[in-house]
Amino acid sequence: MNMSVKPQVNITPNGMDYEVIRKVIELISKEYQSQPSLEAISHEVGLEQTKLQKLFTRWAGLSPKAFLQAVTIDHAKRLLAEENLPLLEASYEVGLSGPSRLHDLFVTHEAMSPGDFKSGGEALEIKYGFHQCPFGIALIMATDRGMAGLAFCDPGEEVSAFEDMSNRWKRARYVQDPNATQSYADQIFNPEKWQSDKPIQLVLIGTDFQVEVWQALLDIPIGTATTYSTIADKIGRPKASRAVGAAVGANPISFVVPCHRALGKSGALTGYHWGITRKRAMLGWECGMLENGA
DNA sequence: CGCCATTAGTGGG
DNA sequence: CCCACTAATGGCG
Repeated sequence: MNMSVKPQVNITPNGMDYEVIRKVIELISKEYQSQPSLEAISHEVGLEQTKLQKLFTRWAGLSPKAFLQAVTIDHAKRLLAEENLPLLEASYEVGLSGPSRLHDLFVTHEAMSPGDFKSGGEALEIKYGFHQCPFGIALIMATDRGMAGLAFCDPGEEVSAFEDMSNRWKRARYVQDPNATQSYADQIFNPEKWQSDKPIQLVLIGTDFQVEVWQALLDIPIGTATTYSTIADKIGRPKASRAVGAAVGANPISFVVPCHRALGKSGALTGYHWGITRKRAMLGWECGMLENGA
């Protein structure tokens, strides 16, 4: 499909910070069972404890210690327990200033079925770029109608991440153009830039069923989670939880379409295309977004 | 009782 | 045929 891929990762001014944050988030998410101390972590990344403490808190919204808490099984179960509380929705519907849904990423979307996509005749042009972010390297793919894909990988895995993504839309023409995708990266991973008046435009390319599932994912507020079976209920196919799992797994715009907020009924994280560790990290990170909210 | 491992039923791709 | 599910079941502390 793609002959010569020459991945170029942008180096942002904060590149070094990103790298440290990424390492710490990954370390805690991976080793949370052994409760690593701040001392151990700072030794691992070669940064003085107090500096690390400050840097991490600035980026993740909560201290390393709190992050460690947020990443446990108990926390995941608590997210599910909260899903039944009717708290938020009612007030949104009527436009009241209810409990804040500050710090959520706003998106608008349109759907495109694989059929539409094909019948367009000429191949769709997809621009892509690699960008550093707290969860590793983000591969962003966009058409002129909006963002179509977001994948993650670790340094050195850029090519296989690109292949994974580009295999989903084989007929598209791919052009590496980090400048075109940079603004998405800036907005997505910087919560202070999440504003309802500047939503991110998404193009959902999938079957009807998949698009329905992805839309349901978009309804899950940040800092909360739901189960595959709850989503199945919601889209009117109560026995299709397994199929829902497959559709969630096929979500091409990870993180922005928050597939990491879908858990097994037991609270187990069950799976993530880009690694369970990353899923756990995202849930922990989102917990931090709520801290400085309201 | 709680915590696995196994199994059968399941709907969509 | 494959699967990022789940409820039911049985074994084992």
